[in-house]
Amino acid sequence: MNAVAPPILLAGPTASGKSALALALAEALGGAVINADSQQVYADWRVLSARPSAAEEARAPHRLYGHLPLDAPYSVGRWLRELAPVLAACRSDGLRPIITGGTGLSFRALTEGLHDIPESPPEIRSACEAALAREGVARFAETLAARDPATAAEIDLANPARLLRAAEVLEATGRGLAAWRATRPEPLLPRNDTIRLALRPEREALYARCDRRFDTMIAEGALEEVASVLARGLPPSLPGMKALGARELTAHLEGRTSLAEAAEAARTATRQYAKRQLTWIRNQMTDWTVLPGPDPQAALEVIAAASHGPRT
RNA sequence: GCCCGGGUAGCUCAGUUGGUAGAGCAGCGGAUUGAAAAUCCGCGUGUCGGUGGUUCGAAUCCGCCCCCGGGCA
Repeated sequence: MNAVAPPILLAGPTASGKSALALALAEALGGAVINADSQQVYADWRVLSARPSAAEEARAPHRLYGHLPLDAPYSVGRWLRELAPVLAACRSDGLRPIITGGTGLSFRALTEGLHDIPESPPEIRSACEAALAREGVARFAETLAARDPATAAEIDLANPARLLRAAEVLEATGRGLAAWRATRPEPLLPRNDTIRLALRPEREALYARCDRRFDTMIAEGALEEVASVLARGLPPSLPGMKALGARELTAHLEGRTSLAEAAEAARTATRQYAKRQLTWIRNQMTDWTVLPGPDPQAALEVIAAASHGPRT
């Protein structure tokens, strides 16, 4: 029997060259490059999210890139729901999925499953945000712990993002997050049905690439891109407004900093993000095959070996 | 040349009446299951410009020297 070639998951920090590698793999293997990045889904961020160019997209099928307006709500859950039909289509079209991105959480949710919690209405989220802003983290956490001790015991009570999520789920569904998480979810793509590659470049070289990457973005019109987004007057709390450099370039466009200061701050933010990604890869992706660099030949060898031998 | 002001962590700066120093940022380590390019937690990394003196004890007081601003000539 001819087993279906397993989908390839390609993770790596920002500016590690993973997009180019994914494209090379897609060309070599007859695959489709599928986005697993939270910012590259937005149409408005071509430069700032370093999305593949039209020329690159012409070389192999690309999915889930730049297909959403900036004010679209987005989340790991939405990504998985979008991904399911994409994977099904790849299967029927004989395209090998090459899922690439820098978001560790997305890959974890993909291979470990995500609980089927209904989306919370935006009113509930904003009400929770208002309550948190009003009460402060400590009191908000106390309130949550009183209403939902099981969840409070599981989450980081000093982390406002976690508190908001817990409160929002409780409010919207009447069940605590811990209760929702009690059952084991079915993964869309079980880990053992995939080939998992993680780029883990050397730190100094990666930081240098981060710095260069931002300078290239400026040269390619990042400032103009941010200016046209600003003109739309979107709330900065939208997930799509979190692209690295957006806040810093906004500060410059609003006259609060020089361009040089904004660029330096954006480069720093990019390096800090790359560092967090390296931390995730190092400590969370322990069963992934580590690649030191985006060399297609080396990656293809790993894939060939994994595709034939027993998969673990 | 003279008069001010300054020289303390990688950077910007605190430092009480003398008891060998601490914040923010940067950096490093970690967490991470629907905002994740988000969010949070932990860690101080130092010839206190140099040198001589006073003192039990000097970043702190005194002398001299060096460096950086500003002003006057």
